[in-house]
Amino acid sequence: MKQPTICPRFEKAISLLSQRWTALVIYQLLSGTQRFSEIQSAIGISGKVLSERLKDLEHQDVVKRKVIPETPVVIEYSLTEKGHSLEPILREIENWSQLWVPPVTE
Amino acid sequence: MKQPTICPRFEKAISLLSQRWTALVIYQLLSGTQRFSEIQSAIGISGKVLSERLKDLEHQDVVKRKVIPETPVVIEYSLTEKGHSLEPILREIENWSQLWVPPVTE
DNA sequence: TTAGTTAGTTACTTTATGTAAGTAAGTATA
DNA sequence: TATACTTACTTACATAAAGTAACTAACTAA
Repeated sequence: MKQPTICPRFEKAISLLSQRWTALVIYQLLSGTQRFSEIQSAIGISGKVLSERLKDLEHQDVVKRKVIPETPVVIEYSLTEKGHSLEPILREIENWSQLWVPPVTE
Repeated sequence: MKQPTICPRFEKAISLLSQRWTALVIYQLLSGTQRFSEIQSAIGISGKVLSERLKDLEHQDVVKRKVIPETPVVIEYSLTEKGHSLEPILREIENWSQLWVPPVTE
């Protein structure tokens, strides 16, 4: 069964944002350029999957990768213009979460 | 590695929305009450996963389920108030997709 | 020579999803 | 009476995605 009646551009956007970890990676980069290991420890993603996601996002022109040949090598990840354009969506989610997700009591 | 520094309520919201199919199911229900098979054919999801998602969403008070004892039985799914409160997020995504996702040429 | 750094990759396991067939409860048809 | 048809699922099995932990390249420092 494969006959969706939903707008394909919307679907594409959803398939980007609803891939596991992708939204969190972008959200994390909203606060500025970050390195591989920073993103990794901030959101608790495995190196394997983070590596995959960053490659995807680079290919989709959402994320920029910059190699700094220090020692040891440093790689900086940041958002492109397209990446930044996702901010309003993430802010809406942030806002919604404050209104509708019960605070965690631990 | 599990030491995220991201707001747990935001993370919860993301984990809801970035679960595969969930956003599409909610989006589909934004246009009104629908039956199992309508949702299924509109977004191209398998019966198995749709059934799982609708149960989850019911438990999270995002979706309402109403049994109509006709013959054969009809089950109507619709959004709760919490479900409707997600509309701005989905509209942002919709809007973004029109601006940033290239039109499909087929 | 051994240890330490960052940004990954590899092999293997567990979980999630897809596919297709089957089920319950009822009506209609032959 | 038996067979077929409906909706809304569930089940069994196969494939794809994600988690875990160990490993690598290239270089420095001890």
